[in-house]
Amino acid sequence: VSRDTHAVDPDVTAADPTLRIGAAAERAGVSTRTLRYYQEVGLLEPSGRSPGGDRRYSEADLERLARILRLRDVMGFDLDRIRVILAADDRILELRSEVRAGVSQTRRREIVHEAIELNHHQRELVREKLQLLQAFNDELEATAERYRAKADELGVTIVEP
Amino acid sequence: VSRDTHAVDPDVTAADPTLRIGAAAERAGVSTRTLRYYQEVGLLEPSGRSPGGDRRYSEADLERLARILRLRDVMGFDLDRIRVILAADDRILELRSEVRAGVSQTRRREIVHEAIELNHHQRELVREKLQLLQAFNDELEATAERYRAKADELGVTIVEP
DNA sequence: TTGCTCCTCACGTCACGTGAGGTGGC
DNA sequence: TTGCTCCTCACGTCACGTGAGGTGGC
Repeated sequence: VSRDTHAVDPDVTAADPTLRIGAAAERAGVSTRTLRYYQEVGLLEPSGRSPGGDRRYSEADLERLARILRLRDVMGFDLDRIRVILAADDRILELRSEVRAGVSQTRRREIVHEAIELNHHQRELVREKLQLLQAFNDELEATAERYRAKADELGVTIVEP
Repeated sequence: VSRDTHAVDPDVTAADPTLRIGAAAERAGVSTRTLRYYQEVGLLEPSGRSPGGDRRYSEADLERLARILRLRDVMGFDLDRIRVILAADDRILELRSEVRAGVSQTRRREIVHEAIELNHHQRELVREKLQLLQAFNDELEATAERYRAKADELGVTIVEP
């Protein structure tokens, strides 16, 4: 396998705004292994390769990656569920380009309707998660309150901000 | 290995309020394998065994399990981090029993102080997670708002409750 | 030549899932 | 005997981590 000619700048040349895997991984805060794995399982295909065979990640790729990581870390979804959600995202992009290409008023209404449904479904999932976290937080707050009362009773100066 | 005598009731007898692994797992919504694994890695030791060798889970065990599962599912912690938090919990219980056994006013103040610190640390972690989720939710809400505007523009009847 | 980043295997790990084969009382 | 739940191995899986061995341009 012949290699890349990263001539001027090691990461980005004036002609090529894409990132190599190392820079992309660093920007996203993951390992290069994670990026290769996401490609292996078909979650995130780098939009190109350099002549030398190096993966090239575009800004759009990085946005998709950020979305994957939020779904993974914040929502705690496994990659199969994330794949489903990304499919919905892709569907939205598809509808958007359909609209841009020019389409009937009726069709536009249908499209907006579908987009609203997809968005609504995702918000439901986030809302459920938020409620669980809120409940957990409330529990801890209640415990904190009990401690504060105890501290007050004992005349302890409360150090907490 | 000789086996258990689950004489009257398959799960709970009048004399023994503990649960066998199957019932405990069902109540907690996990598999029996998960319970055996948590024992294997030292996260949750069943408080007893029946003469036949069956694991016996008490109410206290189930509470500890529920705590583990919330830390796992809501906070997304791995078992090593959960182990650390449980150690703090155990420390609180220790302090509490120390107080119950009777202890000086000065010592009680120290104990309340330590308990407040442990609780504060846990609330910090939850607060971080909550902020991430809130940001994610806000993003989805903003998208929803854009869709609503589009729908309004197109004269689509909004179906969302 | 040395240092750097990239490449493709490929084995290791964590948190379990999933049988395999066997036991003990209704 | 059949059905049920339990037991202990033990191999499989998901989402990567971590070298192993090699390439290509400063």
